[in-house]
Amino acid sequence: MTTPARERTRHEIVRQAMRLFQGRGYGAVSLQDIATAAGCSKATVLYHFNGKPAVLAAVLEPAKADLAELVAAAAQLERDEAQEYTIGRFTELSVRYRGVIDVVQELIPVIEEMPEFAQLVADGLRMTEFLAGSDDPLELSVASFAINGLLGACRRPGERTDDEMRHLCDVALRRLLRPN
Amino acid sequence: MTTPARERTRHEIVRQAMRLFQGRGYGAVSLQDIATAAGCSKATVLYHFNGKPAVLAAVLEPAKADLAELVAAAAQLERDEAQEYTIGRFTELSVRYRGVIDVVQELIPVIEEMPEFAQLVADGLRMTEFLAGSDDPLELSVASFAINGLLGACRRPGERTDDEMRHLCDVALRRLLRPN
DNA sequence: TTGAAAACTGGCCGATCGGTCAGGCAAGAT
DNA sequence: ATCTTGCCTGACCGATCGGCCAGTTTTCAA
Repeated sequence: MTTPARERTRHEIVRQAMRLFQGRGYGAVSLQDIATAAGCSKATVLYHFNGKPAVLAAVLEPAKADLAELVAAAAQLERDEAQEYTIGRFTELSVRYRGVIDVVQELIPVIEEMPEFAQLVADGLRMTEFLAGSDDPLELSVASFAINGLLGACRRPGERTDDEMRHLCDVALRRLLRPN
Repeated sequence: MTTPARERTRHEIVRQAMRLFQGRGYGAVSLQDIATAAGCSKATVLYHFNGKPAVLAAVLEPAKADLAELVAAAAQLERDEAQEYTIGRFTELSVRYRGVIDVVQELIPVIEEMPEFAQLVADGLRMTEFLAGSDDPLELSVASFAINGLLGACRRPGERTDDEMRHLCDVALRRLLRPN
């Protein structure tokens, strides 16, 4: 029992699209680039995905699901525990999805205009509130600052190992959000 | 004595280009967009500037000059004073050039490929070292983290006043780089 | 073995991109 | 009045973009 051709091709397209988006950014990658990298034709990409944004949605899907899970779990905790939980879990997800996150970074203005990503944007906002651990506007800004710093640190994947990434995220988030 | 037409047009093109780059990003803004906003034709833009990257260079020029000045001044200080000086001055420049910085954020991968921006990239690296205040790779990463966070905070110019920006940068940079 | 459904593709479309070029037009010098 | 110089433009170019469609190849159940 081998994987159906449908799933195999779809998966390869998503895999290559992620790799290319990560290296050059969504806008700078054409459907032809994705098709060539995936070993099929541009028409095949459009056969499996209803347009370029649909490819992006597929690339972002796993991270979006895990982020939703994070937010749902944090919502059931008290404020301090929610902050602590979010710091640790966000660090872990950042490492796991460092490539995907690099894509999101560049796309924040674009994504906010696409209704199919409304859930992702809303969850990102909720996570910011959990990270801030307070309603103070300054702390909310600092939390947003932290997210941006972390997104930037995910770039250039070859530059840092996963362990170094984890350590950096942990140190930076704690310094910013849990100052002594 | 009115400004010569040459300078007036050039200045307006740069002004509108900055505004558009800031809102939509370099790649998503066409020469036609800039020309329309500046009230001239696309050919006029290309008459004054030798291609689209030259427009970008003109937009980035003032910030590039001030960054070079910052680095030169910090280079003459002891390590601790250099870090302190860089924190304060970088905060100030971030507020002054928040629009320009927003443009740079998206362009880091692109700019590094353009030789005309080598100086800007090199100065940015030097500033990272001053911010880190140490040769420890972790602190260098934290400094880079801080810069990314700050660049992200410059986005959405209408969302924060200059004073709020200044305060946020100061708090965040100190928490990250001068932890107690 | 066969036939229908699924997977896939080459070729084409209109739009838009950055960039070029020949020439129009206003202004100051002669 | 004429000429030169600098500023500006419409028209056009080749390339490339996302997307579409008619038709071919592959797959697989009956």
